[in-house]
Amino acid sequence: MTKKAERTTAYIIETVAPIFNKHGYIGTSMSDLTEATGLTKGAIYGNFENKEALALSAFEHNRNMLLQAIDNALETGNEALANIYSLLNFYKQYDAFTLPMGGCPILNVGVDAQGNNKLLAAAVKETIKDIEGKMALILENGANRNEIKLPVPPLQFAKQLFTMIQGAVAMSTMMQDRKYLVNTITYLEFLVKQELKK
Amino acid sequence: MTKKAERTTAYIIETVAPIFNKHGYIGTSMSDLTEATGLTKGAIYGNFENKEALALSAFEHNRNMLLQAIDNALETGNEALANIYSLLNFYKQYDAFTLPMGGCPILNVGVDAQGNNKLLAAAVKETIKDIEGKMALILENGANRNEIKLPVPPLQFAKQLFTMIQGAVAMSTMMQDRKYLVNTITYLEFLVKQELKK
DNA sequence: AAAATCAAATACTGTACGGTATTTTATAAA
DNA sequence: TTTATAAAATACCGTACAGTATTTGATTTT
Repeated sequence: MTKKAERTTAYIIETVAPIFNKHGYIGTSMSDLTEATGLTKGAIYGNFENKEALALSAFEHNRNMLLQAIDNALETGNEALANIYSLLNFYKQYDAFTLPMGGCPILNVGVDAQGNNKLLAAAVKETIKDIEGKMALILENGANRNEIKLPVPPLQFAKQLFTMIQGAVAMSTMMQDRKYLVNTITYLEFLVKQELKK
Repeated sequence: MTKKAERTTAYIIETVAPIFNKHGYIGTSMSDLTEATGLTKGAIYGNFENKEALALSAFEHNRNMLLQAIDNALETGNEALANIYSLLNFYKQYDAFTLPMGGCPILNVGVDAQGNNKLLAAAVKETIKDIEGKMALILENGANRNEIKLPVPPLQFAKQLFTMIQGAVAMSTMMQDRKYLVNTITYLEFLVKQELKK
């Protein structure tokens, strides 16, 4: 059985992650967290060095959930094009997926941390690189297997595709309107087909 | 000559706007603002009701500068397509344009305020609608003059184009890499041509 | 079950926060 | 140039902040 402290640590992270994600690093106070967890400051500071370390763990938690979902999407079929479509389909419901974690962790933390916390900003940067790499790998393999043609190097295609996806995420977030997500991703499906199909 | 208070109010807004934009509403403290302006809290609270009113004025200031630049871009030529290209060209240097104001006010305030301030979030929403409307108008007029063909209604086209532009803004901000801006906008130039040219 | 260890609660720092009432200083009108 | 008025500085609220030393309580281990 897992030790008590480990379970408490996990419980704190899970409870705290959506709060940090929604209100930002500075916008989240320790008393917000004691209230949400039902624990005291003593308990939290016993499991985390300081607020920054807790915020980083919280982001990493959300990031892991996102990366897992992206991995799942990108591994649905055998063909590269099908996997890219699967990813786009995942992003069509991205608002529902990110709802329990308080919004898109990349966008929220990426923008919030930019002016307030170097550590978190760097963590977001790495996460984006990670996702771009995963997408590029699928594309590269697909090209090697002659399933698709690539108009530009795989990483560049991945970056531009992810940029447009993230634009849809940003707009649907700011406008609180999922149509931005659905309409843009739908158009991206058409675009990807046009660009990649042999 | 303008009254003293008017000049002070304007000076405060100009000085404070980039700070709010960079560090967010909660991330900006009144002492940050007294330090930056060289004024005291008495001076600031004499010209603004409270922190929220000041933050709103600061956002409106940045928004006005942005809307003015967009208007300029969209009114360069006589043809709709040329004006859209002009807008895309403006966004290619958007990082330099937004540097003195502490980053993109739409993205920064839009994401920051989402979880922290309803008033600011609503102001961003209106600004986006405003920009989309301006773009849609250019497109509609161009279509009416038979300069371009529109695959979808003008407002829908505008929304999707702005979504992709804003994606480039978000990614270049988070990655601190203007290549996202340049590469994506360059691709959008090609896309727009393909979609709109008769 | 007793002793030793670990986890969490309590109570408390000092500081920084947004905001305000009052005083001082600068500006403009007479 | 005196007088009225407007603007900014000062000094001060009460509260909330992140963080900590200590005490209490709960688990393990022997």
